[in-house]
Amino acid sequence: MLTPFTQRALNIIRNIPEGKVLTYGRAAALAGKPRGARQISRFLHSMSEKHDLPWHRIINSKGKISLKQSHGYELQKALLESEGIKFSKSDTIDLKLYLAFDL
DNA sequence: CCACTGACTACTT
DNA sequence: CAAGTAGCCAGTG
Repeated sequence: MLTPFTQRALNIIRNIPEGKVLTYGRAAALAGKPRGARQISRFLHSMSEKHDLPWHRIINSKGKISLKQSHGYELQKALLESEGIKFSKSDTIDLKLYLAFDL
């Protein structure tokens, strides 16, 4: 059984427009738990495939990918780039431009 | 129910 | 700016 928070978070993530991203913290906040960032990552980990979640659109508060180089980092980066998102020199995404639901 | 874990965040050095 | 620390909260055993 999932909490309402989890369900809202899932719904929000599923609604991220292409070419946009959301940080764990923002997604959690929109779902009603400003401190539930860690849960977001858990959901993606266990249900990304089943729920058709665009897990690659979720990044950390610094605008960077949290995965490790040999653990999906490059895959996520490639997926984001294919949606039109540009990375800076340090593989950083400009949240001002790409953060969803933040305007 | 208690303990542990984690794709986090904010604060402090 | 990088590294360390504490707080957070739901899922899992």
